[in-house]
Amino acid sequence: MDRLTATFHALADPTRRAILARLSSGTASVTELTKPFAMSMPAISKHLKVLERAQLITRGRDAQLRPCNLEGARLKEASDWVEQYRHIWEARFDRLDAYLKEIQAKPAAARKTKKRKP
Amino acid sequence: MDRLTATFHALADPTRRAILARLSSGTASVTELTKPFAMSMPAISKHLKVLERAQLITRGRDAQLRPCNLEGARLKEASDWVEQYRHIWEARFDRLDAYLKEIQAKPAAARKTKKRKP
DNA sequence: TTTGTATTTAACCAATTGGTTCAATACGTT
DNA sequence: AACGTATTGAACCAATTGGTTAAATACAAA
Repeated sequence: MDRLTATFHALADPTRRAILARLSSGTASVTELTKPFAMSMPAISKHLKVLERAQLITRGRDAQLRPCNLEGARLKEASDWVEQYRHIWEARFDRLDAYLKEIQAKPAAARKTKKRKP
Repeated sequence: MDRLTATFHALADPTRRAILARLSSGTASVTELTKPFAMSMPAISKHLKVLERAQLITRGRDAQLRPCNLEGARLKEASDWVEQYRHIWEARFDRLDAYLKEIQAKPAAARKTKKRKP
């Protein structure tokens, strides 16, 4: 599985996104991460493994605890990929903008030339 | 499935991402979209259904053709979500920047106060 | 009306997912 | 050494995924 696929796959789950949200305010143990969810600890452990495989988090050691940390690199890659398409979601406004400029600049008669098959 | 989950799930596949890339340069039929892939048309049709359910594409009608169009709205949502974490992938440089400023501003002796348990 | 082209649906398959429970491991404390 | 806490692993399950092939549908052209 390539990196972008692994990243998007890891992000395609609300539990995992909530875990990342929690980690954005600092390190947390598996137990801490489990608390907000109506879910067993092994279930969270599996989600963490997915996030770790995708390199969205790293894990340390502190006695029995396995503290999790958010990593930015893969999020940046995802951001860069999506940004490629920025012109797509801005195009709508570009076209609207162009239209507004057009009706402001030209008199009504001039605009009639736009009709199809005149 | 919530919208962000549907979006990221749809993006978590290289074939579907390639389809979006193709559509970013304009409308295409299912047959056109199938050509670049070593994959049957029904397989592509399924991918398109996933993309359509996620509202990443819309589809029209032109005789027997079902032309596909890229839609920006959900990509923007994904972008907005990821941008929340921008400070995470920029933090590394922030800290490096802070460190560089520090060693530039302070003499070596002053920095020694940073030692643990002095 | 037949034929050809574009696309979807149906039925199937192996692999993966997201959850469970119970057992095993790892470590600190008593 | 025994106990308690934190975490992972193993075995299991139902649902979903990503692909296949073959059949059905929709429309245009002859």
